[in-house]
Amino acid sequence: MSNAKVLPLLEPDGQGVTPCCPPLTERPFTADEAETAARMFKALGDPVRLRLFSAVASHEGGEACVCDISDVGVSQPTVSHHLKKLKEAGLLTSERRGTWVYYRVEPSVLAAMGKLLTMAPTAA
Amino acid sequence: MSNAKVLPLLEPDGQGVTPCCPPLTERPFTADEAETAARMFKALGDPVRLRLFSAVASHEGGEACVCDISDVGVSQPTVSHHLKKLKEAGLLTSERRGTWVYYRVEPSVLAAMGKLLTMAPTAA
DNA sequence: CACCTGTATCGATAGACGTCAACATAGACA
DNA sequence: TGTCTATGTTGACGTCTATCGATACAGGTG
Repeated sequence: MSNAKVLPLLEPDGQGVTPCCPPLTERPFTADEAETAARMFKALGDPVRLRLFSAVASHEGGEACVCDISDVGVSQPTVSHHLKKLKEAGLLTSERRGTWVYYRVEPSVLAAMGKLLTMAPTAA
Repeated sequence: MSNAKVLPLLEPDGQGVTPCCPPLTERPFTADEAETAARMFKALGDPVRLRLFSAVASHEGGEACVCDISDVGVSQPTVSHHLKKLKEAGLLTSERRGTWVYYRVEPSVLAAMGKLLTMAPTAA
């Protein structure tokens, strides 16, 4: 339940985060960069996880209780399993507050992923 | 080798394309939206595919011959397999020119994926 | 035509993954 | 303490997938 090691794809640098990789269009990814970035994409590559992630991301305050988002057509253990995967991928963090566990999306992670898909500024 | 049915995630609309889904943060994805968008993320969720895609995307003109990008540490059949997957996901198109086959990235697809990861414009 | 190079397909195999039922754990409350 | 609800973990099962060697196909060149 701890968030000790999260955001494996971004390194905090004081006033923001440094993305793991350049835009996909800037230069060919190295093996390491690809390994790192692929983890993120892979985490979002399952429909159930994508729905869970979207549910959290679009929820008020960028966070949601599991009970608020678990209506995605699979069993409760499966929901828990997918939330764990999203957490391991650095896309979500979690925190227990009393009876409920809240998952939160890190906006900077979203932004970094968006930049990955940006066209390189080639004299636009 | 035909590109008859490509870009399953975007619908051409004359002067551009209409993305399949709203930004992840706008509202919870429906099951159908998640199914569609997850296919894209899944395609990029493999390190080898990500390297191939990045190699094509960053290559001059947004296109590259297989021979230019196949040095990613796996066998030739595996490269071919992954390129096919990327094509099926609508991320690449291919065209044979003489002896060689060229793969090309559709810029609009990249842009659409980027928008998926955009923060909803909440009175920014 | 025969031959060579570049790319795709086939068939097999090992490992990863999504899913569930059963069980475990954490906190609230009586 | 016991019980109830919310969530996580375990173990098993079937399916998907990444990978390879062998082979097929396409196009150029002689």
